Amino acid sequence: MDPQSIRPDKGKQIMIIEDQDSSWPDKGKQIMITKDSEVHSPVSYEEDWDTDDELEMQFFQAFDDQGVAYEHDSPVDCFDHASSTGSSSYNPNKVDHFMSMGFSEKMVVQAIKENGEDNDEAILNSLLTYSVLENSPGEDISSSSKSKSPVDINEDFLDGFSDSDSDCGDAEGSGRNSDDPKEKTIALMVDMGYNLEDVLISLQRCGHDASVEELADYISAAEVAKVADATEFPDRIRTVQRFQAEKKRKIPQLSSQKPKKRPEKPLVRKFSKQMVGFGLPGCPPVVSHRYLPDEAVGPPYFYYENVALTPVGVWEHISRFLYDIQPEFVDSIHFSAAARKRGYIHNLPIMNRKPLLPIPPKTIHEAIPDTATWWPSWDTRTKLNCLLTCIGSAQLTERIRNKVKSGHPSDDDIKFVIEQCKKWNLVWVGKNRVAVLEPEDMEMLLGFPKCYTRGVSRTDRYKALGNSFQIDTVAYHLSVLKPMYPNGMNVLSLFSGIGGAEIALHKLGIPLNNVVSVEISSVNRKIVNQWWEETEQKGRLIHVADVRKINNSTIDGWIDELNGFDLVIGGSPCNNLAGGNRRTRDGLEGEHSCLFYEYYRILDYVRTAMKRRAAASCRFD
DNA sequence: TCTAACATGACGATGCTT
DNA sequence: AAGCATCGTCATGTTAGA
Repeated sequence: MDPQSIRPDKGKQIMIIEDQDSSWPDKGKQIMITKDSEVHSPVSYEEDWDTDDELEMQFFQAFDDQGVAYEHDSPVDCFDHASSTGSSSYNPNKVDHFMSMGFSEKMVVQAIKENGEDNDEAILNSLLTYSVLENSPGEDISSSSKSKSPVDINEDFLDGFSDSDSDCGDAEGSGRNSDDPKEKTIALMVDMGYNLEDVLISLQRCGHDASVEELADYISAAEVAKVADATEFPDRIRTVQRFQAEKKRKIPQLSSQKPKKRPEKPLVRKFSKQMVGFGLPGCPPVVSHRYLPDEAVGPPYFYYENVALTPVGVWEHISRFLYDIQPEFVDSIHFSAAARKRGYIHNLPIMNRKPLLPIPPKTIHEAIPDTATWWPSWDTRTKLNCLLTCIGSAQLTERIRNKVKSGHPSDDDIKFVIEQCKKWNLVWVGKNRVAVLEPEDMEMLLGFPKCYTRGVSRTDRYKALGNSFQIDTVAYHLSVLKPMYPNGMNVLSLFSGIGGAEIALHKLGIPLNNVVSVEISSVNRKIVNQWWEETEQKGRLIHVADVRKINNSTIDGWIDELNGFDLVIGGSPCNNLAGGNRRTRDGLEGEHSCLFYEYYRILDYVRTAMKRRAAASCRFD
């Protein structure tokens, strides 16, 4: 494929990753790399795809059925509870509410003091900011409002940053005072919900110096192995072998022409009618265990997203590239007042997920209360349809007004109005008057902070938001990372858009240590950049414009400089997959949607490179 | 007055659910 | 078999700024 033909703004020279031999910018700076460079194509791939045997995850099946006991928590019981002592001068319920989200009483009182008791959103934003500051040694909550240059802040932070996950015994909520790292690790993992016996066995197998992350992976792997019975296990081996063999075959296709069409497997899209994925907050899990091929187990974790309703065969194809992992199809209607049917392929643990708090409104009237006054009884909608990138026309709303202004619309008129309202997500904003959603409404429905996209054109806001994650949905899936990475994460965010992944992690209270954000739209990069500064992030943000310019040496450079990635996350363009596209719904080989292969290419190289690095490190030791 | 950015409105097919 | 939803594209018109 011709790289220049892929992007709509071809011809424009935007931001391109800098030359390979140039040094990485200093720690603590927000890096906007704008230097032009040559297109590194075709991308060279490693010849040897064999995984390192030493690093293959060893499964064991020594657990009995009581070995792992995961209970699904109620939505209210989110994260670690700090002891609730109440506050002398503020509403105890309010203080408890925010403490139940895992913030300390000191933080909560400070946040209420700064914002007043009534502004929950502002309080929450302050608390999240404090959480970031708290990860920066020497920072005092009370000084959070003082503006500090990004450079200073980040240098402070990175100087004090420990790259040892074993240090996470200091994590909030663990409540242990032992100085023994092993005991700290055990205590933390038990706090995380792991069975003590599992933790002890995993320590024995992984070594007493193993990090929490390694132990968690080991237990997850054991869990997989435990469930695999004698008849299914050979199938799993065959699946992995097939994938490895197929991978060797298919890679050359990426650097030449379009991948060859092969007969697809039978439908993998076994989503329930309700699209609840592996389970919803407050409900018993639909799926409590699943198989992951050895190659897909463990960090760096990955999370891939795209529209659920693709042309037939697309998800089967995507799944085959992403380690044969079955997609999890979820409609965000269960997290929000608006639908958003999406498929997610990831290798995250699926037990002990926690929803973001506060739980967002789930009906139109709760989400946009002003509309209730004007809502006619014959419009029975309680939920909105998917938030798209474009909006209904003013002519249409005027036409609707004319049809209903008499007060007694005919059945045909009602049918027309309902049809159009559903199609364009129109809401009643005045007497006999409908209107499109405001960008602020969309931000709220998608879980973004209010006015998050303010500052760019209205059209760009709709487009950016229509292309974004639903934060509560994604955060629910990512929430399992919170106890695993108390010291923060390094994130490779591909097709970042307006930073939905970053917002989700931030809202979960997971510090963002280093974020490489790859996004072609300068408008979107600007939005993420503004948020990064406004929330006083302590980590490093690296912007890259074009995902196709990232080659293996670029990735190696990041892995060396940033000490690897913990998460590779992104949703590749859906333009050629989405049902709304009447002209170029060409599937995964479409002009934009073919960038999925870039996600796969980069993810696979990151995982391979990090395994190689870990193996080298082991040999060195 | 010119240009670029922005806004508007017309344009069905596909595939799942009922 | 009918109903329904769908991270969209593009030509053209309008507006803002130099």
